[in-house]
Amino acid sequence: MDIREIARRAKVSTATVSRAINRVPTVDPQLAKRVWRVVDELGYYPNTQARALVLGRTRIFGLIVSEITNPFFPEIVQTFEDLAVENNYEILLTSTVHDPKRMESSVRRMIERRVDGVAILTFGMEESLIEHLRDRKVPLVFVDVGPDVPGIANIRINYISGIRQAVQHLAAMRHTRIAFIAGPEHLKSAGARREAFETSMLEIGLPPDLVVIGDHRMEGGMNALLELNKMSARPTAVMCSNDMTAIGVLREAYEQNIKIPDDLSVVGFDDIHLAEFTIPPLTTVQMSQHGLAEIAFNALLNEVENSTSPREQHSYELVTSLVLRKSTTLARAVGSAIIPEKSNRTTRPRKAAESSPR
Amino acid sequence: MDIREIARRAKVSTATVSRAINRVPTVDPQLAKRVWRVVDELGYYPNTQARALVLGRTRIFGLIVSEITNPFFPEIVQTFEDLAVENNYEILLTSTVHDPKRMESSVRRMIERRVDGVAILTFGMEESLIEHLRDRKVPLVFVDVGPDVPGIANIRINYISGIRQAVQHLAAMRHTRIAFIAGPEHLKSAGARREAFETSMLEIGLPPDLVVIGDHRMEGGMNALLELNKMSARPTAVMCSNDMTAIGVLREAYEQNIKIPDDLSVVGFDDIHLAEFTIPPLTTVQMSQHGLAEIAFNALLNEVENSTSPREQHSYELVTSLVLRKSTTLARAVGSAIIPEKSNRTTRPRKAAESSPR
DNA sequence: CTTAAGTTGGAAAACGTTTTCCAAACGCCT
DNA sequence: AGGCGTTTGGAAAACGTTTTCCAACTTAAG
Repeated sequence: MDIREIARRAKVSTATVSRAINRVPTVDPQLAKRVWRVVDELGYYPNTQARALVLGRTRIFGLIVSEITNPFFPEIVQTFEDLAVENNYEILLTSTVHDPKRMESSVRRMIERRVDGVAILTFGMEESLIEHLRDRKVPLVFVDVGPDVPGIANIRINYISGIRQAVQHLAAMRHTRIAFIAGPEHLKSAGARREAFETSMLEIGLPPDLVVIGDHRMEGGMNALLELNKMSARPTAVMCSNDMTAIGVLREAYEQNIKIPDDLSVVGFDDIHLAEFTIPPLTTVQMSQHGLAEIAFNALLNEVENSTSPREQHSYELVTSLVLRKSTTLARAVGSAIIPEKSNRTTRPRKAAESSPR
Repeated sequence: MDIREIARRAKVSTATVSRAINRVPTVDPQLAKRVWRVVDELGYYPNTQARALVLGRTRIFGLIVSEITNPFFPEIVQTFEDLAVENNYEILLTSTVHDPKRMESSVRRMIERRVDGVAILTFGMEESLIEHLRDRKVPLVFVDVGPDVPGIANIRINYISGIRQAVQHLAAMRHTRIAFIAGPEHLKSAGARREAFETSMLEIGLPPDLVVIGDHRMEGGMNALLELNKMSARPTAVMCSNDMTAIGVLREAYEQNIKIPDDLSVVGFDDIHLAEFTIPPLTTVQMSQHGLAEIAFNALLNEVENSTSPREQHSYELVTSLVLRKSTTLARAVGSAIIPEKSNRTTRPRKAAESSPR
């Protein structure tokens, strides 16, 4: 069913139909009504491909995430979706699963489909791939740590604000041996979190030396706690680079019969929805997924709609802050740190996958 | 950058370029190589809109889910994505969040973008909306309980297989007061689970009378346990309509200081990835999300690619089965069912949202 | 050497829109 | 009534592909 079909039935030209549909004000109200009647009657929907072809705009935004199964992302996707519906856009979602091949194909797909802009929420993407997008003048927005080229919108996360709060909170509870379970090493965002932890610790005169590497997954959290447990001077509190890691810690603590928070205080990072429902409820640093998605979408939208204007702001900042729940408490008297009683374990933790999230 | 630009530079016609790119065998290898060189040099990507316009196929599949933030779905989306990449398709993802308006807009968007097929994983969709899709001959696949019209692929879930196993497992553990926390009432899939529970109970001669309504969310699970707790004859075991509900139960049990599994055995449904990491690890009925997505995608693909063939199979079945973890154990001696000791509670559970998941 | 068959590449139409001209129709002033 | 600006609607070009013809060339057979 064509626009021509509509034109024929309404006894006008296709130009008029197009104008009526797009609500151009100069068209005679009588005629417009006639057109709309036919449109509704036949259930006609304009072909967006044809429209995109002539307009040079697809009304599609690309969204590249690193791993849709990481509970951090669905919230973002949902908000992005909401905004898309509101503004008549579609989303082209790709998930890189940390695979260079998938990153490449993601970018290729974005270009092939001629998206109007791309939000990139994955890291370790080859510089050359990004160059590909830039060559084509596709508006880009990076979350967290994109390349620092002018002309690319960048949403910076203020990690220090929330992490400092967390560390101070722990210190106020008289913890002195505070460990950190980092994310995968190649991941810039994980690096930034770790740095924020280190500076926060130094600020209050504590040595940030208890650091083990996780993978931003539950599996990594489990293994990390095992490692922490082997240390001679065991920590009385542990900060995790993200909530999934913290959930892993909680889980392994249960196996080891380590009581949280009495034997060990734990704090997470991200404040995913789930964090409210862990056992015990997780004290964590909040980084609003909703806010993040909103900023990203609007940055893109702004770039597309008023690309004439001298693109004022190209750097946004999202602050983080501590939310207190029940996984932290006062440090015990010195010496009585982690004392496993009996083990709950019946199964070994799974080996962490080699590639690693966000 | 055009196909014409390529043609010019390679000193051939656009037809030849098109043929070279699409690997039509009749084109002279020499020429093809020449064309490819230019293509690679300029980084040319065909415009998919234009292609779709002439081909009448977009290579886009629609995927309508009810709520992307429900951990059940991301796994499905990921698998769908994987298959899409493999087959050179894109996914148009929409999330209805149980809102009729969003369902309508989902369908509209699918039609506007001229997707080649739609997988529907949401319920309570107006018959008329589906009719809309059918009118346009868009291949459809329903998961679980679609309308029973011939010509629409339907993936049926065999709930009884897994749920019967679960009930029998519980009974073997000497539980006799087994409760069920159902999903939202308007939801067909939830109804089917409940029915499966009831028949399984009757089969072994137990009355399926301890049923309370949840909402397939953690909040609903928490509230449901509260309700169960008020009963005079408290259950010693509870089955949940999905894992999120079970997680809520675990969480509320923690508040109430009810020991799982000693005071109460709980089993979930879905076997989301998280189920392995709850405290204690959740015994649950598995329904392979991977398998589900795979069947759905292939059904669509099959319909599109060989729509000539007399569409052999239009009904698929996915079986479910029990996976044992640590949230169930032997029933205690009669009379000592749930005995709250002291309460952990500091915060009230949030009021469940009024609309309800999956 | 001529002709028939087979290969290969090009010109142009088609896909379904939007938009730029243009021309017709209309109202208004003198 | 004639001229003039202003609405209003139509014809046609353009967007970037694929594909159908068809013509030109190559090869092989007679």
